[in-house]
Amino acid sequence: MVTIYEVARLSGVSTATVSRVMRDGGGFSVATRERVLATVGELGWVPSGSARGLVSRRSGIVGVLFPDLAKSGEAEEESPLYVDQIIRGAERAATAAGDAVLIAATSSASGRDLAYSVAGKVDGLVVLARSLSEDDLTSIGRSVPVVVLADDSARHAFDFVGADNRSGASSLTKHLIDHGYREIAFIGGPAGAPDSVDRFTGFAEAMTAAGLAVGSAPDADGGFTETGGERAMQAVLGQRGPSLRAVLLGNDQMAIGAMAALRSARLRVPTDIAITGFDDISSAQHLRPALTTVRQPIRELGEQSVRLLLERIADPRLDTRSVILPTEVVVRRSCGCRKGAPARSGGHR
Amino acid sequence: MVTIYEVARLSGVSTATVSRVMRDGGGFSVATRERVLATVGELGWVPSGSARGLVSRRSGIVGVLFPDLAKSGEAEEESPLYVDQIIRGAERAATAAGDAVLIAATSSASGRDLAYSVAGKVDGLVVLARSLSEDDLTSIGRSVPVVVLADDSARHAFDFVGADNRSGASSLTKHLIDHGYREIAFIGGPAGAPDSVDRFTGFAEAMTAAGLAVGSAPDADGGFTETGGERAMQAVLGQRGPSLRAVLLGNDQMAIGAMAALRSARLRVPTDIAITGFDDISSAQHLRPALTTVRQPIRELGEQSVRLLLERIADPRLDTRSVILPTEVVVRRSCGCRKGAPARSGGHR
DNA sequence: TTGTAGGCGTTATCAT
DNA sequence: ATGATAACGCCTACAA
Repeated sequence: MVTIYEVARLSGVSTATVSRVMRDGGGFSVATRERVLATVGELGWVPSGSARGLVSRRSGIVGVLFPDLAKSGEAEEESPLYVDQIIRGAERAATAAGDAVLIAATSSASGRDLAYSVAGKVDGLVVLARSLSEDDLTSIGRSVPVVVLADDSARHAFDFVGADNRSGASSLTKHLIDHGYREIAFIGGPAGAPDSVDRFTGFAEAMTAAGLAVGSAPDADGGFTETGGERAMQAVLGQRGPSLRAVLLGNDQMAIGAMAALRSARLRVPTDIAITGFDDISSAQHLRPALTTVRQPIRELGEQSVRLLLERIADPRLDTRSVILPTEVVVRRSCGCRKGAPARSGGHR
Repeated sequence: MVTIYEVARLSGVSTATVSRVMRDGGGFSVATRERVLATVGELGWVPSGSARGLVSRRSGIVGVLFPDLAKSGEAEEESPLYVDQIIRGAERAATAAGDAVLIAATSSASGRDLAYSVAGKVDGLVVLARSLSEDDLTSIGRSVPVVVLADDSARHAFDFVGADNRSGASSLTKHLIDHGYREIAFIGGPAGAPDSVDRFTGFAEAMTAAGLAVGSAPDADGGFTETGGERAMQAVLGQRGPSLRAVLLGNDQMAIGAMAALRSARLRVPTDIAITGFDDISSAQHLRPALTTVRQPIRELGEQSVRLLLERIADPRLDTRSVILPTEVVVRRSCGCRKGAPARSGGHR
């Protein structure tokens, strides 16, 4: 393996000079520069990130920790698109700042070790909801700057970034109520998911505000997956009977599953039952009927997280901050709106 | 910042012992272990990855370099889903081996520097097609193990992983010919994309084999994007006139755009014109008509790349290898098949 | 403009 | 079972 010493020797200069040239710090003649760069090229030398990181105390890497939601084996994944978008956003913000992004999925199995190993390699960590136990989160938070994404329970202790789920769900529910629907069900995601909780809260708020009855919990848990949504829809159909007029699904994937269940049950969307989702994944507009949903700026969630993180790394004594990004109801056909109707309700909040 | 020295001091042992405990290397009493682990917990100490990497000559990180295909500003991205899946696959394989994944998008602007910086931080690199110039690729390839993904032009010099684009496109074309279509057009991706080239080759092969005329290049370039596909479709409609019976699009996103263009032109799919895509993104099955396409195992592409990479890192003197993953035609409705027809043609090759 | 030398936080070797 | 101590490859005062 080639090192700075060899480059220095072959160029007839000291390692200090090589270092200066590489970092473009100035303090060397043009001729020297040429010579050094030439040997670097010949040797194909790349400075060791580890050595650099050791002396500079900065790896130039930010980490993103997300939950590994692929169940054992072949089963479908919970929300691939969501995490992917977060990662893309993070990558973008990091690159803009000259940093790289390290990603790691924490399954409960390997989770702990991996998380600590990652923590040692990065300058800071963006931690998605449900990727770490509370204990591990606080523990890791003591050794490296952490921004928590979408888990507002950790909001007091860390910088926090999230979408306005509550208000998005509430606006959407209001829209359905305006349609004249009274019997409305809510199918949530997995029990532990903060996103799901917030969306249900928004739903319940709007229902209560309209004087309609709501339970204290979602009608069913669809696990945020397509098949989960399908099963949950069937269950809810059984429970609530034929008076049911509309169903809010906690995300778009479950809505896709729900529409399949309805098709099997020979129920028409939206004529017999209106269906809505959450996220606005790209498939949503291609479904028939096209899916009414709530768009959340997932990519920006990732970007903001890294930005906050970078700022905290630069100045660890900052007050902890929370950033809540707005959501937006996207009206299509599955809620019962017709072609003539406005394509989209205004933003809110 | 807390270091191993402090942990050692507070535990009343030497740094060597702390190190042994952390790496679980044995050679310490249970009591010592307890004591060290306790202080580690109190201090919230995490060993420095840089220091470890420096001495072990292994960062425990593999890098993935992909092209930044977001055009300047707001424009749509070329193939987000493809890259995302690759990354997921890479993450999975790396985690299985106890490594982490570093990702970086190389835009032509920041590209060079970023790539070299990344190369210094990782044990090896998976490089997607079109993320690096040929020169940079060879240069970087000299300082760190490289696996090239989907760019078969670099196949002789590096380990290579790709999908069998040619054969997938050829099978699909054959299927269209079996439908009885004679006038078939091909809309490709951006000029530089190896995937696009290979798919066109497969198309041309099948056409020629059936005694049908083909040009030496795709009928149009849709840039792999939805709007690009829409525009290209309009153009081809103008060029080829009303006798055109089928169009192969180089990927699913362009096919979505093409279907929009056809709708505007009051042409019915597949009655007036049959449409096919490539990739089998999740939207494909939700389109109306559902899209006939070719599935390529994108996730596995990422997994295989990392696996090959890790093997090469373990033994740099291995012969260079190529892995070609099979593709599979997925028959739905947009090609003209009816409900009764078999849902899927057999795999091939 | 250039060189010398100490130190960054770990691990590994060699003693004890 | 445990401790000194010398690397690891680079950067950065400090000198010259």
